[in-house]
Amino acid sequence: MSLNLKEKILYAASGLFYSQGIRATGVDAVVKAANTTKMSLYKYFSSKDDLVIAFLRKRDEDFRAWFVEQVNGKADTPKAKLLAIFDVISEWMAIPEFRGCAFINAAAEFPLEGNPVHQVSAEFYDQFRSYITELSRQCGSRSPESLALQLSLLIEGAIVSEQMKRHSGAAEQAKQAAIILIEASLSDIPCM
Amino acid sequence: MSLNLKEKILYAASGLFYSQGIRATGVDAVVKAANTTKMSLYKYFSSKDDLVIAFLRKRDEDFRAWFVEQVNGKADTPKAKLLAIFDVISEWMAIPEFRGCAFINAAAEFPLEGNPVHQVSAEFYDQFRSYITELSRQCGSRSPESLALQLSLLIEGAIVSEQMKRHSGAAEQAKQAAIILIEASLSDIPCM
DNA sequence: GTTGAAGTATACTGATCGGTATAGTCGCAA
DNA sequence: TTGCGACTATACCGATCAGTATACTTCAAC
Repeated sequence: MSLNLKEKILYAASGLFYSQGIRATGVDAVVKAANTTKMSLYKYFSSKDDLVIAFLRKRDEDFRAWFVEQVNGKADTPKAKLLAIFDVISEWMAIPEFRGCAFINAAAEFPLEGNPVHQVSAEFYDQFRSYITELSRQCGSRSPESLALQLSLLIEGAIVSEQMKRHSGAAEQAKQAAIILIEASLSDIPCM
Repeated sequence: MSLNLKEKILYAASGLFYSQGIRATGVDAVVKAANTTKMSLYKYFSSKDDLVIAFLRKRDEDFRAWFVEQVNGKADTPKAKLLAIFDVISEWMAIPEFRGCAFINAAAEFPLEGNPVHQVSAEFYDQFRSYITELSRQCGSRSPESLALQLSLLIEGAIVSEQMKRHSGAAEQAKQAAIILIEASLSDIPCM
């Protein structure tokens, strides 16, 4: 817990950016939350944009590590891991601080595709999808890319749905759908 | 096309709010785009918040009407309509002005559930889901609510995915997944 | 021909935005 | 003891934010 000042600022910024939104959070609010001054903030981050990018990169790193660890702790086989993903998502959604996906939110706040914030957000989902694709491949899907994209649509949809309205059972339904899609993708003959 | 001043302001605001984001769009920019003055804007809208709510309500009304019309133009039976939804979404995503779902974006910009903007956005998806539920019921789904929720997760996921990265085939995969989920929900014995 | 409503033009308010300048405090190392 | 880098304190900058006050034009109804 011994954070240096730069980490303390980033930690404070992360909390505010995620819970209130990026544009809604002023530099002064970050400074106050980190118990420091603007001068120090601008010593470590050249601009607010720079701080935002740092927030997203760290969130990317932390979230993916946490997520994979959670999944691995719940399941051993690739197929079980694919399903465990939905349990992890479900538990994540249940925490009161849940405010949707930081990357989806950031992309919504900075809609232009060329924007650096938008790009960093897009990278997260690229890597997240790669993770699911690899699991799909390992468990013998006929088309790992298709299955992975389909499952990631369910996940993103569930996150957004839960963000719009809490406790609507999105994660559970996403898992039920995932079970069907996984089985369909594993059998040689499509189930329809 | 003969818009009165209030409609002109709302039209200009809608374009800017959707393409650039709500917080990123100042009142002055709306005024300039509508070729009017602040005084007139504040005659018809008591505050920027009021204008934002009006934007979302009109978008709700217009989009749902347009969407249902598009679906009805593509299919006759309830089952065909469920699938046509994904074609409409796909075509919508292809237009260059596409910037994701205005309601998802608004909810991301105003993350607190109690916020009026957030609430209006949530209402849209409630009604959208009701529409899908009704179609699911009409085509004999064993559990219309479940199927509708699952399909809406695919739709929301596809929209978000396309917003993050254009032309990644999200809509097509969503439709493929939908076909499987619909068949599974129509058969008496789950296909797994 | 007058009145009144609709809309324009423009200057303004106070607050907040991101970012900077200057001076001072603090602890540690040579 | 001196010097130095990390950090603080505070006041400031110009720009922009949402919102208002005042005066003016335009035009149609009576």
